[in-house]
Amino acid sequence: MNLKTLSEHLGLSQTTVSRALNGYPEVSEKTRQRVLETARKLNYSPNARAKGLATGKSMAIGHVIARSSRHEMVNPVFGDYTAGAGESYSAAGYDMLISLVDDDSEEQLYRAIKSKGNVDGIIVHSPKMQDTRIDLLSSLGLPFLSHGRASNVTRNYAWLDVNNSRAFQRATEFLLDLGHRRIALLNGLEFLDFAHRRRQGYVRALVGRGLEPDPALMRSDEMTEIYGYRETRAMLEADDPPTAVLCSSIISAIGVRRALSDAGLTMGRDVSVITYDDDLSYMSNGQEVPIFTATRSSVREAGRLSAQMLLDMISNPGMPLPTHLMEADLIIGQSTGPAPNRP
Amino acid sequence: MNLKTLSEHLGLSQTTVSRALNGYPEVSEKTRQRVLETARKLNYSPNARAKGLATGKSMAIGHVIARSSRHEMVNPVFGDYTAGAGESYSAAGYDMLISLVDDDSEEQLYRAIKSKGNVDGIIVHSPKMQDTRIDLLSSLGLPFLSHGRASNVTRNYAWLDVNNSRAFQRATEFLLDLGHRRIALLNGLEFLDFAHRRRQGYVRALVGRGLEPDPALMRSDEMTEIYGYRETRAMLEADDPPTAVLCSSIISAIGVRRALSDAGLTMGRDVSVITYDDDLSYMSNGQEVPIFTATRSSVREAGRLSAQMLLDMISNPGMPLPTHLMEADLIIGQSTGPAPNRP
DNA sequence: TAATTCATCCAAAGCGCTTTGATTTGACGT
DNA sequence: ACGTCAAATCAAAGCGCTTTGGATGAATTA
Repeated sequence: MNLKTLSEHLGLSQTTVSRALNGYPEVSEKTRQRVLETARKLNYSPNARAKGLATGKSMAIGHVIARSSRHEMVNPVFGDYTAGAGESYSAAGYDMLISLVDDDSEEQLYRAIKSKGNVDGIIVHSPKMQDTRIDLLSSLGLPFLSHGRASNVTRNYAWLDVNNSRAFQRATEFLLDLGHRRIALLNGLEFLDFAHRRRQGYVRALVGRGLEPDPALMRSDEMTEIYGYRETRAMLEADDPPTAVLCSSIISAIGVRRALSDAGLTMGRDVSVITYDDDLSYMSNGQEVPIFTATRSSVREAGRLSAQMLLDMISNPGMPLPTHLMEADLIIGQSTGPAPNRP
Repeated sequence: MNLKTLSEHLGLSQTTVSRALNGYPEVSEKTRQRVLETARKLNYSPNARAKGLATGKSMAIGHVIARSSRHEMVNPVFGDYTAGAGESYSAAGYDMLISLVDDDSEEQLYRAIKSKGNVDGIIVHSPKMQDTRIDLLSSLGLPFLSHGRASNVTRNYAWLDVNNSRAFQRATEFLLDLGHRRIALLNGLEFLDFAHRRRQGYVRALVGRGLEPDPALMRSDEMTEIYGYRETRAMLEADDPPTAVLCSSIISAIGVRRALSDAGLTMGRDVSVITYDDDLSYMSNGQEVPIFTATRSSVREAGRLSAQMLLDMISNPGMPLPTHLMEADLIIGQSTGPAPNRP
């Protein structure tokens, strides 16, 4: 069923039918109703490719997932972020187009995306500190929004981010207030901007209290469960172990908890733990009382918001580039307590 | 940069340039090289919409994520499955188009997808026992493959599934062999086909040993961490608590472990646990020795395979509909041991 | 030399839609 | 009765590509 046969059915021209369907005023209300009804009856919906070709829009937003050979992990946050973004998209009649790409051919992909024209905009994920994609996309003139900032990029661009440094500074200060002095940081990969900022916040809090950050207590890797386990275990076995751990992901925090439990230690009494909590739907941090004391910010909400911002950019091209900084809540759970007195 | 300007640059017709780019033989090798080179130099890549309109293909596969108002959870498996499928797609030059939809308007969406024509095929996720989507899609004539079977659907359709009943039967028998008689089942939502089959396997094993399944030990819900915690805790507090738990997801198994630990019980000694393990990249089940004894099947591999199967269907439309049953490995970890002697 | 083949290349139609620039129709004022 | 104007409709061009059905020479054959 296409426009031509539909309009023949109706005894109208394609022009009129098209206008009736798209809500133009130059068509009488009576015929509009008639068109809408038969369109529904015949299960007509316009061919997206043809429509896109004619209008120059494709009603889809691209998400590029860079896959490096070294880092095989799928970001556990991906699902919730996608669900959030998808809500905004589907409300606006947009689809989400995902392409996987090896990270060495990423630049080429963006150029291709631009000229293939199958998306109207792009979300940039997990920016690095100096992320070349931002300059590239700016120069391509394809609307984009970055989920996370890139510290060393000076030009203007649209972004949505969480105040990661503030969150980690507050969390660290909270532990310091509880008397902790040996505070470990289990960070994500620090060439990623968010991890860099978290570390900054952590260091700032320590230095603010006259403490020297100890490299032996600062770890950085992909935020898996195993990572939390392995590094916690290693630090507990070393000299002068930490009395508190600041962790970049609830997934890793679960590994931390396992390591503590294996070592016969009680979380919240012997060792305190604070984790960043993305509020993942399948991994909610306890019920009434949170398990982990945490800096919490919903990544699903971030998805919803960032998608909406990008859609707004696309529909109002003249506007200044939007930015949005979300603050993470510091929520108190059962995993923190006063620093134990060392023997 | 479009075909027209490119061909003007080259002093050739659009026909010849198009043929050169698409590898047709009616063009001399010399001009083909010249075309390819200038195309690269000028960063030309064909407009996907126009190409799609001309060829009738869109080089994209649709994934429909049904969102019900009741079940807010994002399937934690989604990311890894997507990554696997994405590998197959990107190798074949396909994109993945995701649309979120309220599950009450799902049927309408499939019709729209068909006539909008922006995908060449569809992956059906999480089929229910009697899944109407399969009949609908068959009648629409849009190639599709179901990730998971639908028990009560009799017609032929393409699917890839894990032998869930076999996996859970084996796991249950393994526990029975260890002397366990009170074995709890923490299942997923049982209107979903995979969960139904798992339960079948569990029941079959019990009945095979002359045991009566106890409804008090069989739970079913979304497979969150909290779910594992809550139900384990409840069962431990009830009369005649289980000595073993069979769990449908490693996420929930972590909740089970937490509940055991809260109750002062040791996993693997006081209570045994077996979990289904999707081999999620951020949640690998231990290193050398697995934490949990598990029935393991990689969902990422399932994604890769199912995408490949669908692509094959699309390129060879005549072939019989492919099906593939993956067997889960039963891997022994530290979470199982002989049934304790009750006081 | 003329006829035939073959390798290259090209003009134009067509994919299904939107949109521009008419054209038709009917109501209205004079 | 006639011209005017707004409302309603339409024909055709154009979006950027593929593909059909030639056209053009050069090389080969008779």
